[in-house]
Amino acid sequence: MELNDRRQLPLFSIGTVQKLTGLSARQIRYYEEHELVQPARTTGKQRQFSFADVERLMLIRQWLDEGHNMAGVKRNFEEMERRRAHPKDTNKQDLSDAEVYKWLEREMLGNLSKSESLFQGDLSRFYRKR
DNA sequence: GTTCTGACA
DNA sequence: TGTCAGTA
Repeated sequence: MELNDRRQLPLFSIGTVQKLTGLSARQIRYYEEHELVQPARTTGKQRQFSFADVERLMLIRQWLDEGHNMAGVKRNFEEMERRRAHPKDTNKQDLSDAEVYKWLEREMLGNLSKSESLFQGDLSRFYRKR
């Protein structure tokens, strides 16, 4: 199995995703309604998010923090899709990963205000803003 | 205890 | 978006 395939594996419950993204369960479900993420479901109808889903949610979190609204977030994803379809038009191979790394870098360099930092002390204890 | 859907402010 | 209800 390849790395990109593993990124699609349904692994996390909504509770875990809340901690990883800092988003509330209400928001996560809301974004799913808008088809920004499409987590798998267990036979009991419980959502199962993949790394790919978590990454998309992190992007949504970032764009929202930057002041974008739902419409803006959707446009950003559409733009990502357009670029993915036309590799010739850009030097960047995968904007998705680039955005994720940008977010992680900003987090690691401590450029987020204390109240919005994803981490609280150590990596085992995430907490959410909003 | 956790998650789900629907609904109200 | 938070929160409450009634379930699974």
